Amino acid sequence: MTNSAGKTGKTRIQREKNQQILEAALNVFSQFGFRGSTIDQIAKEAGLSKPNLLYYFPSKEAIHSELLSGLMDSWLDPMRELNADGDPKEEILSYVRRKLQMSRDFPRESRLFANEIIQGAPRILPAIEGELRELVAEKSAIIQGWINDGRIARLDPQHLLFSIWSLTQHYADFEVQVRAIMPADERVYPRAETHLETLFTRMISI
Amino acid sequence: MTNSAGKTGKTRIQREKNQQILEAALNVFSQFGFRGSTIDQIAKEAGLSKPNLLYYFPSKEAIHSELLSGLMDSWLDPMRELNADGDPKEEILSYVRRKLQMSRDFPRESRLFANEIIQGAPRILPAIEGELRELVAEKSAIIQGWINDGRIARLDPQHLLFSIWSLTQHYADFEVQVRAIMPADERVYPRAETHLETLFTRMISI
DNA sequence: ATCCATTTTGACCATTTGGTCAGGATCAGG
DNA sequence: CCTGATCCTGACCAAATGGTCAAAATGGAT
Repeated sequence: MTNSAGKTGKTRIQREKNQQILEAALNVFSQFGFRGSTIDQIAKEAGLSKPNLLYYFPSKEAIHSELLSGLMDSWLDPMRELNADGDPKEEILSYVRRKLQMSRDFPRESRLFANEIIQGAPRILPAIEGELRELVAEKSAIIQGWINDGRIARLDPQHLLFSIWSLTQHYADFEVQVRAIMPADERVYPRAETHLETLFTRMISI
Repeated sequence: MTNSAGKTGKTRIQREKNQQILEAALNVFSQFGFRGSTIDQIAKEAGLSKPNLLYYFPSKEAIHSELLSGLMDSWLDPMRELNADGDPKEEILSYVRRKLQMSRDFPRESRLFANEIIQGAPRILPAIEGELRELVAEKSAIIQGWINDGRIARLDPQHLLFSIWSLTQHYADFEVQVRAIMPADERVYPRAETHLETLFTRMISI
């Protein structure tokens, strides 16, 4: 995860501690949500005293918002790559694979977002209504174009995108449930990938 | 939502207040999670003083756990109805429709579960590893049977079930996001239903 | 080794939070 | 309309929480 934040600061110590704090905050916030998390908890997880942590960030709010905004960009990257000029099937399947990889490699980040959105997205609604909405409009148009050209089957482009998010993020957000149901030794992600490839292939094939 | 809880208690007032409290707690817990919610907040939402609320429930924990356990059963009902003797396609699509209806009619309940699971399911892991796991095993076997009989296309039954949960619950859990992206006047659920019918029809058709 | 900026800490504070309790208000049956 | 059971409240408490501050400790360039 490109942590655009946490790299700021001029001194060595500033960079290190900043990083530690954001890492710890990600652990805590992604599990308990903003209101359910405490500064003490984050400080402890980061190996700092509370006043020391507050030397680097002015408030709990500031840490959370730094995390979220630092994340917003890289979160949308997989969708940005969806290319109108590529092969429709390969474009869509690649997007699904990239998104599933993110769930596998950055589940905490996924849960941070999930928490935020379940709580009504108080801090990122503007970004959703702006940036994301626009991106969805753009990519939906591309997909609609493929449909009109008869290159993939008829479907609702917006809901197709929702489905991609839903299916891939599920493996991160509901990780505990998935693991509790699957046999303990089973490697979840390889099967998930095969499953989703099958699903979307059948969905878009003419 | 069958609120098996909240109907207990002998006096009229007990039944009423119990109901009010659980209703209010559902609002609060589903939005902020267990740790992010406060008794005061629930009491206020229920129109009671805090000590008065604590007259009916001994602790915050008790309210939460009553809500969750009261919900667990009705939450699994749609899956229980999946019947080995029915028509495979109709059985699966009916399940999807029932589940989507639940998202539409009981989004708070869905978010309550989502919150709980994201947080590592500390209070319901036993139920997941027991009841739910067993139910999944049973229904997976049915689906595998249909595959073996050549009545639906080859697929991973467990991941098919995950996909059904994921896709339907998404509309409740990420409601804010969906609404922020869709045109304001658009009726989300009718299109969602059509979309999911299409998706699962293509997925299972031979 | 010195010196200034950076970093860290303990002590502190106001508010919030989960929860208790004794006594007063209200209800429902006789 | 009396009475015991049920219900409700204000006052209270200890712990947790978000945050401040002055002073001590440390880092690093010279």
